[in-house]
Amino acid sequence: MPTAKTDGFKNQDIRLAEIAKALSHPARVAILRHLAKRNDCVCGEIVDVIPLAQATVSQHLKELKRVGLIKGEIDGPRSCYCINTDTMKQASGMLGEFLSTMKKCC
Amino acid sequence: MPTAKTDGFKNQDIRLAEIAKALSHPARVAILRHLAKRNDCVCGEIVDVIPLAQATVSQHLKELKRVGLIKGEIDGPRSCYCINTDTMKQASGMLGEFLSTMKKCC
DNA sequence: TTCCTTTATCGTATCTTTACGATAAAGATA
DNA sequence: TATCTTTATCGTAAAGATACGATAAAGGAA
Repeated sequence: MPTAKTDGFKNQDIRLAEIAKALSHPARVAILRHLAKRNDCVCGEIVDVIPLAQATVSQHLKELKRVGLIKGEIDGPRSCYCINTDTMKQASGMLGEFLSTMKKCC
Repeated sequence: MPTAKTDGFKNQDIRLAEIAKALSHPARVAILRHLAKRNDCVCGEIVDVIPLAQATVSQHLKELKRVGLIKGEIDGPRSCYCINTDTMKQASGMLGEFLSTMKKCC
C-alpha cells in the first residue's frame, strides 16, 4: 500500500498525475526551463546550472526522460538533452485542459 | 538528503513544484475534478467517489488543503470542501505560464 | 442519554524519493 | 598508451508518500 493505487481511476487522471509528478521537483522544473530557453539540444552545462551533485542531476534527467518530457542522445563523451516536443505538447494539453476546467468553475 | 533541497532554486520554481506535487496523485486530481464539477462546496460524498479507504481520502484532502488548492469547513457532523479560487488562480497562472514557455520553444 | 453517522487522527507497514560519494564507462586528448 | 573529462550507474542512508485498520471526536437522531 505504499505506491499510488491506480485501480478505479481514469487513465487521463493517472497520466496527468504522472506528468505532474515529473514537475514536482524544483530541479526538474529548472532543467526544463533551461532546455526551453536554449531552444535546442543542450550538451553538458546542465550540471553547472543545477545546484545539486552530478549524480543527483543525472537522476532527475533520467526521470524526465522516463516520463517522456525530454529526449537524450550521446555525443562523444557528453550527453545532450532536449525537450521532447510531442510529449510536451500532450502534457501541456492535458494540464491546460485540466486547469481551464478549474478556472471555469470559480 | 531525502527531502527536496530548495537552496539555490528560484522561489517561483519551488512553488511551481509544490503545486505540481499536489497534482501528482490520481486521487487528488479526481478530487479537484469533482469539486470543480459541483462548482460549489461539497459536503460528504467525496469519500464515495474516490476508490480508496476513508482514512486515505482524508489524508489526500489534508494535503490539498495544506497546499492551499482547496478550503474546508465543518458543517455539523460533515466536512465541506470547495476549491480555493484565489490559490487555484495563482496555481493556474504559474503552470500556464510555464507551459507556454515550453510550447514557445518547440 | 445512548447510539449512529461522518470525518480526522493515530499507529504502522512498505515502497518511493532524494541525495551524495564512489566507481564505471566512453570518448577525447596528450 | 596513459590520462583527463564527462556522464551514468551503484550502493546506501534518511526522509517522504501511500495505504489502511483502529480509534477518537463531534453532531445529529432516537
